Amino acid sequence: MATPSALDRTLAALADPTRRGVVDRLRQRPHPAGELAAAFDMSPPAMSRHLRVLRQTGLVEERIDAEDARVRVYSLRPEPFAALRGWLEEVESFWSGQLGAFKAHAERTRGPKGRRS
Amino acid sequence: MATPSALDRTLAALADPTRRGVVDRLRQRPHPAGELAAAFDMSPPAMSRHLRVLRQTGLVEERIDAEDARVRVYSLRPEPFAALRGWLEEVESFWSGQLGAFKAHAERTRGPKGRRS
DNA sequence: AGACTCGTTAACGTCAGGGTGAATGATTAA
DNA sequence: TTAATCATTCACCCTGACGTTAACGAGTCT
Repeated sequence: MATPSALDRTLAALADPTRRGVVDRLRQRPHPAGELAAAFDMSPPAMSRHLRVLRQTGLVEERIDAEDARVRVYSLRPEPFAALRGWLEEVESFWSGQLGAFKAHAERTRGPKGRRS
Repeated sequence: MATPSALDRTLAALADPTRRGVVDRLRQRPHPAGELAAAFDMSPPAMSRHLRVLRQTGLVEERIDAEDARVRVYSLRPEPFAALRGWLEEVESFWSGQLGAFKAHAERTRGPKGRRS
């Protein structure tokens, strides 16, 4: 794949436990980069790279702190999450919408012919 | 992290383009393993490992074909997708639910200095 | 029984991803 | 100006994930 889709990059970004932890933490409030590094017991360079990945997929954005221009404050951006949810709902339409899918689900929950362990 | 959360494993599974492609393909109908390997121009062992990852996260399930017991038919399972959507909606509540978050979004879309009315 | 097919596991090579410490750039404080 | 701080990029190591071929187990067919 020469250029992975935006969805691929979003999922790859969120697959890392540290980055997903950062997202969860940013749900509370925006955080400075250093604060995030400390919170995850990680060197500043390591966190900086994670933040770059999140930034490049548009999941977070960086802003310069108003009171101290050395500090970079990170916060969440909605667009990639919405795109991911769009794909997810498309996949889930496999069940909610279709008759054959419902039958497949019924078969699965009750066992195709004989039940297996 | 000793044991990554189910959500981490789901996201990691979906982050791979091949595996996400498999999921997209299974939306149409269940497929035998060999058919999937051929569809993605990949050796059977490689596809087998992808399917194992998807199986271990509960994203797909394997069944023995009724007419030929050598064939393993794979189909989608709803639970992990629902869990992922649950987390996603939680994250998205960052915007839809909160006052401070709304303010943050407003600031972001129209500039930090707030050149409003 | 023996030959053939489907799919898996085993063994191995390769490469990207994530970690560290050192160096750099920008800003603030003395 | 000089020193200290925040965060980045740079250079490097190292584990883990993905791909291959070969070998194996299970099932079908003649």
